[in-house]
Amino acid sequence: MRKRKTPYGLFESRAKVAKALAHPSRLMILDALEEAPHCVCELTELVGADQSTVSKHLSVLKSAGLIQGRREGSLVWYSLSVSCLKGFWNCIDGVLKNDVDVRRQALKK
Amino acid sequence: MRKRKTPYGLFESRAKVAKALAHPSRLMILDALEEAPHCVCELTELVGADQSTVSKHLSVLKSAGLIQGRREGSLVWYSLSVSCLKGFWNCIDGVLKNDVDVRRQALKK
DNA sequence: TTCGCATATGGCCGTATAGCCATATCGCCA
DNA sequence: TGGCGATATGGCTATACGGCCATATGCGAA
Repeated sequence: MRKRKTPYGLFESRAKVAKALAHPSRLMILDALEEAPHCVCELTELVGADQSTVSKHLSVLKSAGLIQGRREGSLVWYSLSVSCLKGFWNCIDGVLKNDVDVRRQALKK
Repeated sequence: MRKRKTPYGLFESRAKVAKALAHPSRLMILDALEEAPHCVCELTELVGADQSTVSKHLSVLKSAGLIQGRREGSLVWYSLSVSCLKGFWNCIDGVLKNDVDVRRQALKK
């Protein structure tokens, strides 16, 4: 096996981003932000959890570098910082769609 | 806020994929598999953890639909099932690079 | 079939995460 | 400045995850 060239630290950084993506509520938030910026109150209503919970989710997404917040009066408007999510999920969703078939094939062996 | 059209189940499926990506060792494994298929023994050496630990990591990746295993004799060769990871991380790594600057900007306000 | 290597699984423990409630902070406005 | 709505943070508990060891399973060779 060839010597690995990628430093371990990079995998840790990436893992942090992936962790931020690893929750349905946060993915729902990101999905909403694809459309337009939203304030915390809107996102709280969307997710349907406690406001403090949503605030923590946003904090996770922000510290992962995926979103940014901009205060305007008493509201904070969050928006996406990255453009690659949509394309990524398109690809992944395709894999998920094929998943049933793949498993069926795997069972045949 | 416009009514959400994406079903919650999809976010849960995506979250499962993201969870699978949310560990440096698993990312290291995926990175190695970009290059070529590898057997468990090779990946165990690469990761530097217990064989049982690596096997569990592989199981997580497999059930997320990201890799597939193919037994050949007593070895099992794992390979990627998806092609979108490389591009995704390219984009994300870019964000991570800018992260320092972004934070510096954020502090200025 | 029996042994031995490669891989998978079960069990256990320590740590991390999500959730809520309570409360602190921030900005506006009177 | 004091009060109020919006957002963030601290504290707590329950659950999930990662790690290892021990052990089970799969497969080829003798």
